[in-house]
Amino acid sequence: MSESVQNSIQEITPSEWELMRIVWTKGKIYSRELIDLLQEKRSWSDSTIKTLLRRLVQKGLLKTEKKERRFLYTATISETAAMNGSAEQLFDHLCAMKKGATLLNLVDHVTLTQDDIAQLQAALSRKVKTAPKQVPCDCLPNDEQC
Amino acid sequence: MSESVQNSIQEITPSEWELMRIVWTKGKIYSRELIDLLQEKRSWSDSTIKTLLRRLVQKGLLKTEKKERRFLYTATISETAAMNGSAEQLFDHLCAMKKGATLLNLVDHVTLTQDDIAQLQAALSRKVKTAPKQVPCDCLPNDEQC
DNA sequence: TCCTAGTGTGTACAACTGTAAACGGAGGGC
DNA sequence: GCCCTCCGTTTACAGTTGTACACACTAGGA
Repeated sequence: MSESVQNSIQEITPSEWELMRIVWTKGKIYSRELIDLLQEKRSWSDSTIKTLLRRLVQKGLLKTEKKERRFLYTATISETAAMNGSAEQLFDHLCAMKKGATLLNLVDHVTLTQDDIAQLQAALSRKVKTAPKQVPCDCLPNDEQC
Repeated sequence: MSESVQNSIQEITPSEWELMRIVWTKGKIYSRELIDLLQEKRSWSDSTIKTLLRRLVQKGLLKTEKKERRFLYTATISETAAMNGSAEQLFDHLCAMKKGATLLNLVDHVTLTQDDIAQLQAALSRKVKTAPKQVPCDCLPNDEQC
């Protein structure tokens, strides 16, 4: 079901997200088109974007396919996997006790569709059956609570 | 003049999270105690931790108070603010259309208490009244959808 | 055939991160 | 008074990220 992650994907930097999102949306794309699209949002030089592309290939997040003179770039992981992986990575840094509060803040601030909300509600109903009364803080090596 | 909190907090690196969590939990702490606590989880040298402390002070995430020979370190932002800020920063990188799915994945994977779930459910019920049918993708400069 | 425009590669360089050794000043024990 | 220990400061160094210039190669037009 939910595309959970095989524990920590490559770290994706903010600039890299911008390229990746375009690649994911287009599926396959030539560097030229990507550069043009990106330059409508960011004033990065061609060079900068080419460097970022190269690094993403090195990192294994993009792969290339030679078409005549040029390369077609495609992502090697799905957008969903990347999003879930990054979100989980972030949550790994948070105090276990306070993850709920952070989630609540996100729910308050993110724009959600009717359908998103319905799915979240369903998930919560399922989850409530086995949810604990409380979750201990895991910030310190001993069991001191915060 | 303090406290002009700009919309995004200082970036906190993974290593820095580890120190910050201890500081938040203890409120005020001497470097010695912090180092001892941290070394029960990470095998970092004293030096490494002292460097991280110094950088956190430079970044303005920690402040110091001189007590005799030593410094007491305290956080300048609340843990909640840091968590919410970081989570929001991450979500800023995601396709607007798919934020809901990412949230759903988190809800599925994070351990939540009964109370967390109740609060989330309340927030969702509130939100459903004004939620849109759909949220458009914002990955590309034109309105092409993914 | 030769130049040109388009695409990828090499190189650069400053800032930030992870990691840590070495140094310097001060208070406490001898 | 002297040295040791504790704690903060300096310095170091490799790897990553942001940003970009310059170069090399090739297909197609002049």
